[in-house]
Amino acid sequence: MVREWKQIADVLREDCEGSQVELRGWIYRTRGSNKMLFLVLRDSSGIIQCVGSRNDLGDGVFDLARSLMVESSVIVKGRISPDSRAPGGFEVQVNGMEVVSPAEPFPITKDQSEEYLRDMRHLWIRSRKLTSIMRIRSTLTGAIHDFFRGMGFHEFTPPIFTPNSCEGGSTLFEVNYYDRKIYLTQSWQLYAEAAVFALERIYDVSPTFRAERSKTSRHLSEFWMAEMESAWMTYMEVIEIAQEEIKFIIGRILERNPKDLEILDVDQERLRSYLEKDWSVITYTEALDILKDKGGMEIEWGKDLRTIEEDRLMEFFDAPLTVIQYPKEAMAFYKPLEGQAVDAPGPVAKCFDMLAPNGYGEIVGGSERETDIEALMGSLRKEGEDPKNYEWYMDLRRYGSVPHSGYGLGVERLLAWICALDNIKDAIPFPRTLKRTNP
RNA sequence: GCCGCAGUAGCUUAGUUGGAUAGAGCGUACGACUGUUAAUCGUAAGGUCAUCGGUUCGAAUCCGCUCUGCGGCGCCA
Repeated sequence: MVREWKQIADVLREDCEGSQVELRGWIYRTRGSNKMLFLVLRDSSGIIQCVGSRNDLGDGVFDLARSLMVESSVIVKGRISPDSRAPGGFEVQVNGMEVVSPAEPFPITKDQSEEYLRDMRHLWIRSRKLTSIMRIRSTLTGAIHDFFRGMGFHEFTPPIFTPNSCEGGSTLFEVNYYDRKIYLTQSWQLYAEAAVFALERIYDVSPTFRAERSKTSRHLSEFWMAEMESAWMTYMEVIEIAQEEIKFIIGRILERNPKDLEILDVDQERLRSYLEKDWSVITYTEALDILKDKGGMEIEWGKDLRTIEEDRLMEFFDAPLTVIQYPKEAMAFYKPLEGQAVDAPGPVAKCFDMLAPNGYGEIVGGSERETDIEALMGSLRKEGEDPKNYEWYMDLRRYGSVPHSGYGLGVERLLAWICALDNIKDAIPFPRTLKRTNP
């Protein structure tokens, strides 16, 4: 099917000069006088100024066009002409206009508060900022699929309703499931470990729900995780994949979304610099040393790193940093003991977190998975869980288990970091948080 | 779970040692204007100062409850 109209981005070009075009979109701005009218038209590809005079259009069309509210949908016909006074360098000399649907006064105007914009999210989503973010988000998730498929991984989709927890029961959303209790998934982990003995190398990009009572600019109740799990891989091998994956994503966004990055005022050179650097990997124990020697913070060995400590640590690194071998005690039950660690005063796990620079926090968390059934049972009991609830998971260790590792990447955290967003809530179209479920 | 902040026209807000008819900008309506850049100029409409209760001769202003939202910690991606 050939469309008879064009996208705005396709006519903002020298070779369109003088050509008669039809554009379809929404009124973005209106300005003008009694005889001269300037309408800025918006479509998904960009904006362009449309100019019309009363003389050329006639009273009927001119007055109709002049009465239009912002966000009215219109079909504009006209000739493309270069003009230094037009934003973007080109404008449309209008010679015909059809109103598809007039808009009521648009509630979002010049000054808006964060809160109001979130209430009006269904309309604010049309803004240049959010449109650019959503386009980059689309590139980002597409890049994840391309990256893993290119390496021979299979997409595996886990269930969203789950009977078990995995990251601790207190953060589960409970759902009434035919008068029984069931939960929204916190992680694909347990199911991925089942699938890995069939497909060996798998990945997914899927929604995750956590009822953490966190009210920060880095948390969502509903967010998307891009996870991978692979048989026969160690956690150190998986770290390299995580680094390559994120570099692949950044490269793809730089290649496909330069205009969107510009609209968001993102420093593209800074992004590009991440591609050339080697990203550091240090142990938890080394991290404590750095914090003590350079950061002036003394942390007792065995405590998990807190936000303030992670932020301080990242002041000494200019690319994502991977911290490995956290104390076993503080880790989830499925993360196994690292027997090879040399510098640690206590038992550590075969696990890692990747921290983003500039205070964006943990963007990846992963580990090797415990294969010893007795160790698993023990860790579960220690966390106060009943191993009976994990019977099928234990089966995975009874029938030909092999070493395997994986990680989860927070899609919104990564997007917020790449786009330098103030708040993670802008990294997802309709954020769900402790206090907000609307729109 | 702990700590903190905010709520005044559709939007952004001014206004607290308690004493106005609650003031403005944007938006909207009407009018002027043939090159505007979220144009400019004029006129107008638009408010039970989040709710409930208390103190007071008098409350947007002081106190308390509630509601709504926001941020920080902890936890996590």
